[in-house]
Amino acid sequence: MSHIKLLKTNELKATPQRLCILDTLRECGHATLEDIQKIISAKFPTLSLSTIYRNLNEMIQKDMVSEVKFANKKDYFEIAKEKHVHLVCQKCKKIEDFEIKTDEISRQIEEQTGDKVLANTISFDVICKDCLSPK
Amino acid sequence: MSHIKLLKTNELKATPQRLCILDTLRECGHATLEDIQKIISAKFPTLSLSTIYRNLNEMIQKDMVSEVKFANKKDYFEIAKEKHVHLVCQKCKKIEDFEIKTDEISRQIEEQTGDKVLANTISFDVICKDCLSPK
DNA sequence: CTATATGCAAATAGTTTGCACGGAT
DNA sequence: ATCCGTGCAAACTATTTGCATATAG
Repeated sequence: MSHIKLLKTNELKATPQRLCILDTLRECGHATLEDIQKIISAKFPTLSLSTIYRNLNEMIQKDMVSEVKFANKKDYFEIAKEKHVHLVCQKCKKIEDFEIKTDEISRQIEEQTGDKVLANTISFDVICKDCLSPK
Repeated sequence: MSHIKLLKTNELKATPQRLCILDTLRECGHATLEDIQKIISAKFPTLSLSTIYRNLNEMIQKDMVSEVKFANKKDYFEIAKEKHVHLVCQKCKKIEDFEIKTDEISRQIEEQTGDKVLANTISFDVICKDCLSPK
């Protein structure tokens, strides 16, 4: 879906600021606030920090954007998408997405605890292929 | 291991402040900074906030304490222990630990990506048994 | 006794809010 | 014309640091 449509669908006006924020997230895949601020201030110098904060928060409320937290790292933002886990390279710090089935684990938890599982948040620390065998 | 021994092992002096912080974490299982501050200021009113920050950071560095982050929640601290996942009740907000085998998933990731998996961080949003069927 | 830890205050960083202006419908 | 969004400044919250004093080993 285009970013304009995405905004309209969520009853938000398609302002240049919002489009710029979404473009930046799309481009980065995963971006910290600092990343976003740096990239945006190059493309759009007048876009203020409070606008970034306000819009990220709004988009998170509306589930257009997800906030992802990692131990020992700043928080990251990403455009909301299919459920996936994060693979975080401990060497180059790159974050990849990975699709995985978690039904079996959820079933196991429900069976052993009596709880009802609703969702999950999963990340793996890895050394990525490229860092394992540099060209 | 006693907290005194734990501190000695990590080359930290066993001050009353540090013991108080560890006792609080032990007692709570999982505690936010706010929890810690509140509980501690009752038991040990002169223990300063900067001491809490300094010591938590030190203990995290030394892997005595882990910082756990959840979406839409404050950060939690816990005494480092065996690998486990967190089950977070979305109703009563309680956090339980759960032991789980993740080798199979790690193997699957390594096979499909070529990455080397080192560790993982996993949490499940649940409705806990007690909230499902109140007595 | 000596090195480390603490408390306090100040500095710094991160985030939110109020308000007047500007642009879109 | 009205409403919503933005930028700016100020407020507020969170975290770290410098330094003099206290204390564990």
